[in-house]
Amino acid sequence: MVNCVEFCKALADDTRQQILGLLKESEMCVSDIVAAFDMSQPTISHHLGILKRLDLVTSRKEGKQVFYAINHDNVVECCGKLIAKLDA
Amino acid sequence: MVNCVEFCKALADDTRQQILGLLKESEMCVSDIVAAFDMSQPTISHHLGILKRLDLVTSRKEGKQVFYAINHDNVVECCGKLIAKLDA
DNA sequence: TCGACGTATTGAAATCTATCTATAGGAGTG
DNA sequence: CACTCCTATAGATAGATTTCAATACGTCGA
Repeated sequence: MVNCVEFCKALADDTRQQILGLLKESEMCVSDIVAAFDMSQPTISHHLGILKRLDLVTSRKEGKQVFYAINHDNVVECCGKLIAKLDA
Repeated sequence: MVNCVEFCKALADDTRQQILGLLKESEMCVSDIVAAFDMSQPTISHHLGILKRLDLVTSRKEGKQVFYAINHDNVVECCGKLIAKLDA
């Protein structure tokens, strides 16, 4: 149910694409994601927020940590909508 | 040969997605594209320039006019690369 | 060659985005 | 309860992006 433009905006940033690339492998908590980048924790949280608002990732709380995982179904659906829009 | 982030940046704008939507139907010259939007000619040229730099559209000059067409092959290839990157 | 037409480029203004530091909030531990 | 750890939010700043008006450039017809 995601707008194609919003989808592309969410992916129009190298850090966010890299985050999704990491989450493709396995779910990760925020501090582990932060450790993978040379960037502050709030910045990573900001990017995660953008991905989450579009349901490209899901999150689950476990104690003090928050684990993020890629939402494969929605990512694939969005890509499909994009192709349909551009290539039908 | 297009970077996935650059590809998404190019699509991260409603006007550019609409332009591609128009060109999906048939090639068009700049003034016809301009007529389809409530936007100045230089602005449309700017967006066409962005799409062209990424080879998402091709252009051909015919007299005074320049016709733009969608580059289906590259669009499809970029979408494929994106899916591969996000969903492999 | 001159003028009109179609398109591209330039320069400026407004808005948006990515990033940081500082800090708030919630969860566990002593 | 006090303290620490993990994550999110707020506020500020620098840089990027979108847009426009003005103008330059190339092409055609008179």
